[in-house]
Amino acid sequence: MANTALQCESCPVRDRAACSALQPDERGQLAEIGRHRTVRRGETVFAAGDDSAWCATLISGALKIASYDNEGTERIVSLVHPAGFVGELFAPMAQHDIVALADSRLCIFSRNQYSAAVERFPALARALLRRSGEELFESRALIDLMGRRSSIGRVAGLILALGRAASHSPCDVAQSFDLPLTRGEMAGLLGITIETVSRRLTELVQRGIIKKNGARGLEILDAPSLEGLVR
Amino acid sequence: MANTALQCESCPVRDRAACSALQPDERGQLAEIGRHRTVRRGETVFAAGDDSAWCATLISGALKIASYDNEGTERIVSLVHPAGFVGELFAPMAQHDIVALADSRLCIFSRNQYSAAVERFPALARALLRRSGEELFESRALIDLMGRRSSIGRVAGLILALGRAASHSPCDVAQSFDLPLTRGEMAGLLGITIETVSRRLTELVQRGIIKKNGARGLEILDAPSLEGLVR
DNA sequence: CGAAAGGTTGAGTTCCGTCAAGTGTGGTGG
DNA sequence: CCACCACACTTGACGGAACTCAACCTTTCG
Repeated sequence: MANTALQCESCPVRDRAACSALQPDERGQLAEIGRHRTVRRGETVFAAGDDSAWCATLISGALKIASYDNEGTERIVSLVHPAGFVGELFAPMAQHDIVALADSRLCIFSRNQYSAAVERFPALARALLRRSGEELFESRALIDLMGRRSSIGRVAGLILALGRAASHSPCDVAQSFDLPLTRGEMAGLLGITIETVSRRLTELVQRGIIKKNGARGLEILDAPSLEGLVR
Repeated sequence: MANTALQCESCPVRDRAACSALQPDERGQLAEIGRHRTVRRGETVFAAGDDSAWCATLISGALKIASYDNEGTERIVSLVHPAGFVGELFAPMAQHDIVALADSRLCIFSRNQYSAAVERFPALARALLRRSGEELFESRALIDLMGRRSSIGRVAGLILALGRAASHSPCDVAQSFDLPLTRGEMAGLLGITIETVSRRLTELVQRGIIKKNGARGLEILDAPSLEGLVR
């Protein structure tokens, strides 16, 4: 774990993260209580059961929020993209593990100090409220995906969601991108097995709807068909 | 739809809803822009595609937030209990239908006026942030439930969740309560079919874990077994 | 270069969805 | 008050989709 002081001026999410709602001097005050932290893929940022003394904004990379049942099966409840906020401001302890999907940079704060900033800066509370609403929306989109009966629909929906996350505007889907998830993580997200994910992906390839470039690279050849499988 | 002026003093959720964070005079100002509305079971409170000009706090009863695929299959993404808040403050239009599961009373506000109140009263923003966090938590609990491979685990988990909602403290589970959901709604929530829900319920009865009192009444005989099926 | 992790493919089995018939149950009107 | 109807729920038989187990292949990294 590496800590360095904040440099908001050059921050890639400076006008999308919650802190972007603040006035320059307010953001300066927030910057004083925050630190940068870098984590490697696979590293746990916060662990379930921790006293949740920290919270953070993701600057770059990607995170997963997950829990593990007693057989060790991973169940992912959310993905976090840059400008996303993680950590509980109200609950006494973290409910889920938060793990880096890729090498990532975060801006971390002590929960108490951040809470105090939320009290002091109403604009920060409103910005977090907005983010929280977006997270809830994402969360419901995932529920919608998992509610599908067919595995092909789930996989197709996930590809579209990941494509949307890869493009910078949330409306359109990147045509070619790298999957940020292993097959196991895709399975954990969709509530199916690794083997089924693999089989449905090869089915989509055989039907000419997608193309694989190596294990992680993916190209969408026929977006309308993909949409058709989801609805 | 019946509209009446607000009477916060006698409101059953006056110290749990978002507005409870306000000072008396602030709450008075909020009360002036709100109206009561009653809805019957099955009635749609807000419809998907609406311009989302309204938001509301649920006073009594219960709501579901759902969408419907092109075959008409219902997919429920959330249940709303008293003191819950519904409506989008930021998104331009409603994404889901919001339907009454039981006869319900709401306290409704114009979105614009409520937004203005959120700007004016920072405590309201923080209270909504807290609620939003709780909704997110519920939402993730549902994802966790839906991620289970076995239908028996899903049904068991749902019974425990409904039992927790029926008892007034969120920690312990009511031993005997009425299911607020039809089999079809339980199926829509869990991503399985009506028939499977029915079969798993009778299985639980045969194993002596629960007891049915009429179609809706339910008694938990062996809570530890139920917990065991979930984990 | 070799090991380990991640990914694919196949065969067999189980579980759930589908279709269909039948049994309550609550509400309305004769 | 009871008959009837609509709706919700249950149960059964069957087929197919997904899981399990196992072997094999590919990519990555020390």
